[in-house]
Amino acid sequence: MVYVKMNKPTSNDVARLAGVSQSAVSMILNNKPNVSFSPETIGRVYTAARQLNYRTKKQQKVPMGTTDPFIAVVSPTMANPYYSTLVQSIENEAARESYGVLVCDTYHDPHTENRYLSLLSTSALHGIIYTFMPFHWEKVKTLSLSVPTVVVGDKNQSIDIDTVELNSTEAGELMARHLLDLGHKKMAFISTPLSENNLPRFRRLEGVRNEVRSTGAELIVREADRNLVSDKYNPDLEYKVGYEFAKSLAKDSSITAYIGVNDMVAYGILDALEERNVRVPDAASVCGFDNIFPSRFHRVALTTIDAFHMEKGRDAFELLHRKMTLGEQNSQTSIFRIEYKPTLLTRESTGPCPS
DNA sequence: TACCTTTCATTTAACGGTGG
DNA sequence: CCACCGTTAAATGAAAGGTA
Repeated sequence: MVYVKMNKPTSNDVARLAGVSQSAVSMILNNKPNVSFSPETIGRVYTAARQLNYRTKKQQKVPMGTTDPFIAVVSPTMANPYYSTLVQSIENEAARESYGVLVCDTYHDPHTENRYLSLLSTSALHGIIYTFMPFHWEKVKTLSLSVPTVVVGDKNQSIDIDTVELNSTEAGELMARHLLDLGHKKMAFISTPLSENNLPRFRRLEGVRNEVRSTGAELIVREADRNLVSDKYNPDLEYKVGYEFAKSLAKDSSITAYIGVNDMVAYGILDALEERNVRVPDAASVCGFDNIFPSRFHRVALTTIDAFHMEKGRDAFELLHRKMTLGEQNSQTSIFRIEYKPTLLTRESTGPCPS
């Protein structure tokens, strides 16, 4: 009679599966800064640990309440419905497959992001979805070797991670084309800080510029000061940026169209214009990006670019789920990209240029 | 239960291969 | 040669198991 004992996995089992020594496993899983290991090795160890359901001693001491696996979603802010809606759609999909979801809000702050990235290096975690382009790209890439990873972001060729993306340049072009077709000759683009770290904002402006350039139209760009954003916990920052800039720009009645870098900024613009007695869309048109859910409400009725929240969330989780269940066999070699074509949603906030 | 044994985990120090 | 990556070996701890 042969007994197949279902022994609890030991660090030795992990070591054998990962093809390294036992002490290496211990050092890697306990984040020892002592010796250095290549990201590939670290990845193999984490993957092996996850496959065997191995827990380090510290993890054994604080057992997780449930045996359900969970994933993390890293998001820059929950104040903007774009992200909260996206996170919810991911949660819905995850729940369908019995995955728990842990949401990490970075407040657009590199330090907060870094703290979370450090927390997330644990073999107990089954996957990570970023709803934006993280600051600490190198760290994210390293982490992606040990944990399945998907990024919901902007088109970026240099990335070698699975992505779900929307072409922001195209979105900007689409929006500008819409306004030009309506006969607008002078328009303003209002944005929160445009940095290399926030590609979508940059690309939206770029798209607008591309389209305006060949025509005789004039484009005024207003960008919030980066220092102004130091108050990172301010939830209505985007709204305020739109509000303040539009309030001063409204003195110039020759500006007949305003583009907010996203819907939240556009809301601020709408309020400022109303305060200045500039009627929308008769005297000026306003539009945004993302199509967050309040934008369809009757009193707002904002013309915007659809961001496909539900679809992106669904696809992001599906990609992740595929990697998680497939194991690592193919995950290293194949990179998936899902791209959505931006779609213009014309509502009541835009109209023909007044004569 | 009290005591001893075994097993596994963690940590440190020192060693060795390898590629620029 | 040196920096990097990983190993071996050994000591210490901590928990689990066995037994009277």
